[in-house]
Amino acid sequence: MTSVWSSPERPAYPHQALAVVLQVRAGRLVVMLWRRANEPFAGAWALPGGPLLADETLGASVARQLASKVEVRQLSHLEQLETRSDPGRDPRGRTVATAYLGLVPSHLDPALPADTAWHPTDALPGTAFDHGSIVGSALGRLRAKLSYTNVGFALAPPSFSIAELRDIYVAALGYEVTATNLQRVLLRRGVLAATGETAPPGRAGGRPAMLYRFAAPALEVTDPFAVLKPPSGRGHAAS
Amino acid sequence: MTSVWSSPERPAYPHQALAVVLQVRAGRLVVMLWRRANEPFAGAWALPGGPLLADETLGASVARQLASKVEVRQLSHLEQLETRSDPGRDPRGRTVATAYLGLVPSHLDPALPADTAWHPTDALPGTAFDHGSIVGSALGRLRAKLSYTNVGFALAPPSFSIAELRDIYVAALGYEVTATNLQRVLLRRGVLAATGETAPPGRAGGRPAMLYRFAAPALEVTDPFAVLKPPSGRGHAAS
DNA sequence: GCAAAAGTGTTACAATTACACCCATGC
DNA sequence: GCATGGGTGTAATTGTAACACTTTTGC
Repeated sequence: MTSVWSSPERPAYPHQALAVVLQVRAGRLVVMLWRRANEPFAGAWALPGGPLLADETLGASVARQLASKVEVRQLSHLEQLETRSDPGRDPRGRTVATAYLGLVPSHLDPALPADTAWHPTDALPGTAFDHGSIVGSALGRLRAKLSYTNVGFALAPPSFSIAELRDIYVAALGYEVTATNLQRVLLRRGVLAATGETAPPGRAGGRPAMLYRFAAPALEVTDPFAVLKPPSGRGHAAS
Repeated sequence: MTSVWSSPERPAYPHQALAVVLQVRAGRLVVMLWRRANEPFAGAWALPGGPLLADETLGASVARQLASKVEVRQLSHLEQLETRSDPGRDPRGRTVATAYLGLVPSHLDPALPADTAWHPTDALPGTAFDHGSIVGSALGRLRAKLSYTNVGFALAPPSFSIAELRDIYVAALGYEVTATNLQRVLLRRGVLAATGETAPPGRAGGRPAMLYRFAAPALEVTDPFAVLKPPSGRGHAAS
């Protein structure tokens, strides 16, 4: 076989890179969507994204597409999610789309184009194509990883009190988490480190909160095996 | 925009579906590879796969490609892994490839074409393209899912003793697991169910083994939150 | 009876949740 | 001082690893 380029046996397809960019704002988990002006799905909200160009990887493509929405420097994490290939997913013709999950720390407020806005993930507007279900996949991925990795670093500001971090986790997970237990779990695993600084109390008083930061600036798996762990190599201590 | 088909702004690419088909045979985790006859990578071993056709999904494409290697009915599980898009991954020209993880139960021995064979995952031969690293991703995915889902069903025969299941887990995980603990964990979670049958002991004697089966025939998440579980809704019982 | 293999009982350990209590600050 | 918010101590619970022991068979 001399060429891999398009032929009846090897058709080619435009490929899109899509981004599900999530952030916690005002205690809610929100997703970045832009409003389509044209058909199909005119007026519906869609994920940012666009065509994969000839000499870029999908990761680079997503970053490039997002550059028109947010500064890429503001993205604290980007990972591949999944690839959608339903021939009917775009009524104009076949496209294949690979979705990425992007996270923005809660202290940033990127300027967005006029047609782009944040939407709460628990009350999505009408979405174009299969983008609503892609957002659902992204939420599942984020929630799972909050439990066994340190992804929280990507949603949190550089320095924070446990109460602030708790609010972020509650918004992202969608259920209550107590500050006490969150602190224990993350400190025990070495995911958090104290900065030595404290935050001044609010106008109602109260003890000043210690400030923490995430110990590692990139994704790590902190709880690799929930069960069926490798053997410890020693018996438990005899009495 | 009137067309999404190929244009300088919307280039199109041949898209491949690849399969990492894993099975436990003779106590080892093996992967199905075929030997390339032609350049590039002539003589190297590659993952089964081929072009995505015009009106099929990636999942259907993988199943179709695999049909020439194994009966698709023998695949007990198939899930999407990841998509590789490095422009240089194929020296002949750009292709995008989406890899799937496929599992075959250990009691089946599909007839394979002459150029296709099983290879132990802990001693891979020289592989073509980025296929070696894709196999690595697949192993990571399988090992993680053995811990928090019931994927084991896809590697095991319909009915088995705990000792047989233990051998499968050991081969797949790459470290020792005791039959006792495996049984406890899986029974507690309701992943296993007793069939009521027993297996006759070997020629050396021994107590007959009870036979079990997996309670659900499809993938389920059995341990969704290792930590940061949702609140129980009640305090612990007061004395 | 003895060896072999399977399964159960029990203990030890680890991690986490829940909750009471103490600490530090503003007013 | 007192309310408020933050943090620590501690008990209860759960789940799992480790290992001894019993059960059931072939020879």
